[in-house]
Amino acid sequence: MKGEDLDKRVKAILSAVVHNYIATAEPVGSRTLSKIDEIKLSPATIRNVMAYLSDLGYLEQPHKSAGRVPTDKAYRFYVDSLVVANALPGDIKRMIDNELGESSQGLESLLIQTTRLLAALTQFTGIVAAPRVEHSQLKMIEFIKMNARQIFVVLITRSNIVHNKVIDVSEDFSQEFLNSVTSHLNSQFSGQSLLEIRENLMENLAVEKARYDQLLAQVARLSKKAFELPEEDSLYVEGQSNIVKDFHDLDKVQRLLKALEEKIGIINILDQTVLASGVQIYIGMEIESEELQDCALITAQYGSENNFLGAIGVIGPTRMNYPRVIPIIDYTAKILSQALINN
Amino acid sequence: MKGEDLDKRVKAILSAVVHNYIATAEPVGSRTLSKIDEIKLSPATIRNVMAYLSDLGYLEQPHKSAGRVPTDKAYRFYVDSLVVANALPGDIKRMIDNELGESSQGLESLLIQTTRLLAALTQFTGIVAAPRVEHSQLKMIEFIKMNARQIFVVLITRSNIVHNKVIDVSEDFSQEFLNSVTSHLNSQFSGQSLLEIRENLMENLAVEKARYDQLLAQVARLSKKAFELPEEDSLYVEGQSNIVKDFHDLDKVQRLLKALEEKIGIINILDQTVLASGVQIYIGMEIESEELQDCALITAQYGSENNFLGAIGVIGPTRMNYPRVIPIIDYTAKILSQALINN
DNA sequence: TATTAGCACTCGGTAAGAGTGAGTGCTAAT
DNA sequence: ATTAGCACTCACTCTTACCGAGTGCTAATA
Repeated sequence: MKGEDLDKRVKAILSAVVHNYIATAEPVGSRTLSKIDEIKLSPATIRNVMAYLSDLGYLEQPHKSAGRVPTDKAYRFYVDSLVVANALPGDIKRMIDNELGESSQGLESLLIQTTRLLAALTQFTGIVAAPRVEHSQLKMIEFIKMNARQIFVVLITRSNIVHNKVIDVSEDFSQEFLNSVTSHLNSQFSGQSLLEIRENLMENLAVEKARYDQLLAQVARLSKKAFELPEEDSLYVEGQSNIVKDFHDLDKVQRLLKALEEKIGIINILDQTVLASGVQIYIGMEIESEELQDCALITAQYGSENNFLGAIGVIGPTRMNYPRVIPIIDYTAKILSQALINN
Repeated sequence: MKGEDLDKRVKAILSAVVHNYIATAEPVGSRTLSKIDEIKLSPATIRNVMAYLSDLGYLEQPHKSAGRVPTDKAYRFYVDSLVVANALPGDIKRMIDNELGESSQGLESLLIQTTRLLAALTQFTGIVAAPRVEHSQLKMIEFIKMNARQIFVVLITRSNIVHNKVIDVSEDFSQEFLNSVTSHLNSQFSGQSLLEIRENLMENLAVEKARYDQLLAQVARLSKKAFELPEEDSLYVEGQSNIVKDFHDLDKVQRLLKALEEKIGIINILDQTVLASGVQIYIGMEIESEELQDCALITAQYGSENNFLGAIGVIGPTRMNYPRVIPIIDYTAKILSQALINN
């Protein structure tokens, strides 16, 4: 973040290089630029400017006698200087509305559909991080007895997100008894975040360990298990096949696919996004991941104003069409948020 | 299935070609084969045999002056003539036991883990079809009221598979009322397959349409919705990045990734597998899918003896190491089945 | 009669060399 | 400050030549 103050003319040329490279994927030469109407300079002059930009680290040459290619720094400049993103075309808007607006489907299929939609609209790889549950507030919890050893737990949050899982127990509780436990838990913890609840339970468990009788100890353990959430936040990924179109190197393709399979690296980045507001853009080295070099990540949070749940985004090559993609992410996140609220 | 009766020597050579090609991925020439100990023939003789096998459609030449490459037909012969699959090495057995045996996790994460395991062990792409729910028998159903407009439905089958979803209702039912409905449904339908239940409900709905009063009509609709299952069976896919290692053609890689994304084609094949017993092998053109040519699919069903739930498998190139992969699929399916029963 | 040695032929793959053209940096003229 | 001119670079493409693994066929052989 040096923030060099570039001359207006220099900026224009830099932007033109980036713009051209995004469009053609070919190194941009001085001759090509001089033909652009806005730039009324000879190739020689442009060459001087380009040499200057190369010195500052905005441009690179694949080899000595080739045109210039933008560096991550150049893309960063380009993106930052995009005053307004393109307006989203009406038909794309309508597609998003239709896909996500209509039926009240379950959370999971809604998120999968969103991921697919992002991939289809941008022609890059779509990613969606499922809501992080630990900060959401409990609305109600319910136990359903499956058999003598297993209990099905349903957990509904304020934002109507449902989580469920099966827990194992050593005691054979009756459904009536379970009901009394849940009504107790509901009255005690409703409104608190799951994280808080877990901490409270842990405290109780520690403090009152000795005091409780056998049964109550069991109940405490049961409750604790019920609020133990899997830390593996889930990530939906769709449209991996699009990677092949943008990276012609088999090795690169494999590394990218692998990174997408591992998920954890990407989840970490998206976790940042959930806390930031609006559309976030990560370019090349800004993504702290060996494998995701040459990639850009455009993300946005979803949820309601005061309660952000997760993040959506796309991964593509750094030379993606930012003005086209940004509004798609932006709008999709908005509509997804709405769909979740209405849900 | 002509089932030509090949001479013993011819069979030996055919097997040797396939074996060699699987190992090296290079077209196999007569000289190479003559060096193999078991075959005590000169290159010239082998050439005659190979010409014969080419006529019968077992071998192909990439170009006139190259060695021979097995066709799908040759792989089919090779696989059929594998009397015993390799015994599964103890350490791999243990890996599978450890991964799937241990903790009682939820169904979904168990299946995902299985898919990953298959991909990791075989180094191909792992696929797992989730249990098909419509034929499984109901153990119990439960309604949980989320709010005035939504009800959370939990459906537990005999095999302890849990399905759940949110349904929308226009009436604001009380939880007590919902409880009475579920106890009615449970007593009436417990033990029947979900498909049967749905049909019964539809009949009732049609026949007694006029008779019921307003509230009962509502209940009927509610029940019907509860048993309306999403027909989109889910398919887990992991290890797509392995595709890149086996197919060096970018175009091919993209088509394969696309096919894996679409899922439906693969689900259809796995559906067949669920009904067949033991390990199934589909080679090249035997898979009715344009994109999956040059691929082989090795699958096995999982579930209990009389109640098969779904199928697992791997997708790789036709020139995969069948003797190594087959026992992995076989054993993994067994352990997964056990894990589900113990569950 | 089945097998093999010998031989001409095929053809993909690699390497070397030449020519092309888009592009550069530098210098001197405008 | 800008630009025209010029020598230079270097990836790419095309051509040519050659190598070698492999084939099919024929005639000799066990």
